[in-house]
Amino acid sequence: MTEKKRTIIQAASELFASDGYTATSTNKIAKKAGVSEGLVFRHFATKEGLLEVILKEGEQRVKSFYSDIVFESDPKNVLKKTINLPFQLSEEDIEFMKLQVKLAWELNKKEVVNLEPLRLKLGVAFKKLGFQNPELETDTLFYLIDGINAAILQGSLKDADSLKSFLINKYLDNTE
Amino acid sequence: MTEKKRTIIQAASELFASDGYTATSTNKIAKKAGVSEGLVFRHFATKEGLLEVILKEGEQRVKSFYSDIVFESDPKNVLKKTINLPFQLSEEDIEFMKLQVKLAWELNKKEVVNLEPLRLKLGVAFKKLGFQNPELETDTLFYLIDGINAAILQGSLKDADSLKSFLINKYLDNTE
Amino acid sequence: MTEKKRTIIQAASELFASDGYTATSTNKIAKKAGVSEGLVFRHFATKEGLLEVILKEGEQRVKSFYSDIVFESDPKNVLKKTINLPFQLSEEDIEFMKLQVKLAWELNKKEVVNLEPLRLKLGVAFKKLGFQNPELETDTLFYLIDGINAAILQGSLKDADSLKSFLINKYLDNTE
Amino acid sequence: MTEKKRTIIQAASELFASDGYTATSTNKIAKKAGVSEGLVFRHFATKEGLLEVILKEGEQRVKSFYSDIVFESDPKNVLKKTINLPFQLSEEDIEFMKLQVKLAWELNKKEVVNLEPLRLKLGVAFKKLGFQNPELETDTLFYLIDGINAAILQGSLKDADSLKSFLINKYLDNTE
DNA sequence: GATGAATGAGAGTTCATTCAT
DNA sequence: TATGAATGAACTCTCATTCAT
Repeated sequence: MTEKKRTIIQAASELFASDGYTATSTNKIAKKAGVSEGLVFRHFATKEGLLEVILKEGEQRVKSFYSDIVFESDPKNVLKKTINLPFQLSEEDIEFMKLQVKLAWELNKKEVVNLEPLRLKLGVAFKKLGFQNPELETDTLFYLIDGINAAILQGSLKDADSLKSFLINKYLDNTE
Repeated sequence: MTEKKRTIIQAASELFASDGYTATSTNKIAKKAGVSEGLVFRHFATKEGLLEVILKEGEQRVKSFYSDIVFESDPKNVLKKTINLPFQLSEEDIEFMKLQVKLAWELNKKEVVNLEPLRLKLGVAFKKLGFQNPELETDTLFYLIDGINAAILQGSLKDADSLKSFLINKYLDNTE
Repeated sequence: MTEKKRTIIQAASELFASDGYTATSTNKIAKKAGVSEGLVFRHFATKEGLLEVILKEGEQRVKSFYSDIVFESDPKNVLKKTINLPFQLSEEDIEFMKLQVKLAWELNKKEVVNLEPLRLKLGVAFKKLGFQNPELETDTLFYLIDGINAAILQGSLKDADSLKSFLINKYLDNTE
Repeated sequence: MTEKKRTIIQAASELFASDGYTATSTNKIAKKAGVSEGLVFRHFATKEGLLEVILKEGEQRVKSFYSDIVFESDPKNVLKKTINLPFQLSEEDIEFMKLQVKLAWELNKKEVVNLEPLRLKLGVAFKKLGFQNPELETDTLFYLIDGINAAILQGSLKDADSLKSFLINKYLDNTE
């Protein structure tokens, strides 16, 4: 991959994240990347082709967020790491996630990544820890984290640390 | 408001909900509404003007979803009604909410409606019911309901009833 | 049909005739017609749509060239009128035919108009006049006229009158 | 001339013949030839340069079609060979001629090759054979052959053999 | 000789918007 | 109120061509 190709992907990602896919013109992308507009099409054939490359790369990155949990064996740590998920995002991660979620809404895609493995893992963890209804606990935790995530991405979450401790306590304290 | 004006609003709402604001052309709106493109501008001046009317009307409607809770005095009912919120949405409500959330993401708006009154109400309820950390409980419930909402809007929530019962149990059982 | 729509058709016809379909840009057409480029697409949807309208109108006009012969009953007159065909073209007709032939070659179309009725008519005429092989005489006359036509369109035919008399003599003299 | 240069000429000829000069992009040519687009310009400087090479080579080849007749001394054979001209074209010849005619129409060129020598030859032959108006006979035969040629190139000539015999009879029978 | 990255101009087309009727 | 013709700017994409390697 040439340097300019990378620059285009970077510029497009930033613009898609801030303005959305449709509202971002290839002209704007090229200008931001400092290349000719033609080059965008030389490398990605269409604007949609560029989008797909970004989406594909994103999928990989999102997966890596979760992979640590899937290989965890201690059920308590599974819960802890899952709860930690939204709180440990770096500034750059947040920008990246914003892009993913924004595109998902714009393009009517449900989920960027198949979360079933993580779901199973959580189910097992809840069971091992003696929760009465592991499946519904899993769902609940998922939706909760999704909601927290959304708040973080929109910048409307304050006092993240308190919330994190609160949740870890809620889910783990009584089991220790 | 003339009949045609209503038709335009309706057509635009549906298109914005399915394709997004930017990706929907005034031409498509006019065709779907069965009116001339000129009429759209006669009534709303600009495409953005039309959007604002839709957004304003939406705000009213979203408020009505919550108003019932704000006037509830029994703390248990406050919790129960709050949890019920996402599960009682009709098909049409869902379509409407989808539009709201989709536009919020596309236009980088955090919240369509100021939820502070509801937040306060929930805080009081949690306190009355003896929860140790009412503020964080409120936040948590909010994020959870947000996450469930998102799942419902994206059509990825199955077995809603079990989840609802599970949550009502979780939040109310030990207090009864 | 609005006045501007006609102007566009006229401008496009002239440009297609001189430069060809592909080499003529919609921008050039609009400029020559003195209208905005957008209007071309408002009226004809695509450049190809504009072409089709021109082709369709052309078909009508070409038919009218031949219709006089089809309704002729005297076999000698049928021959005479057929031979006359290429020689009676006005300056404007020639421009028009040039467009038809040019587009036919560019677009790989064999014949703009179905000439079978004329073919039949000529066959009957040759038979009535005692020619030994009416079908092949018909074909031959057709190809000859086609060749003459091409020469006229390319401006390479000189002394048209002599050729016309010569041909009429050749085909009619010995039968009188 | 390197092998790749030949391939480019071949690919371009085929594409020009099927799609026309303007509608054929240098990108398509390079892809069909299996070479880089840059090489096209290394060898021919411009797209037009490539066209000229093809046209020049074509001229040579077209001349060769006629040269046999010009060196014929027997007037009957001159006529016979002239009539035979369009009927003896091989599949490949037809493809080649199609290119020539198509380009001639697209580029507004009248004749690819100077046919005056052939014209003179035919005039002499007609005179020797006692035709009353050799010049006009020559013109007529030329236009006829042109028309037949066009039909062959467009694939609309059927029963070529009958037509050929018919014409040879028409022009030579009464002289033997 | 040959490639492939890169460009700027221009292609066809869609857009939100205006205006006369 | 409502239409439909008309526009100019912007859109995605293709073009012939250049140049470093």
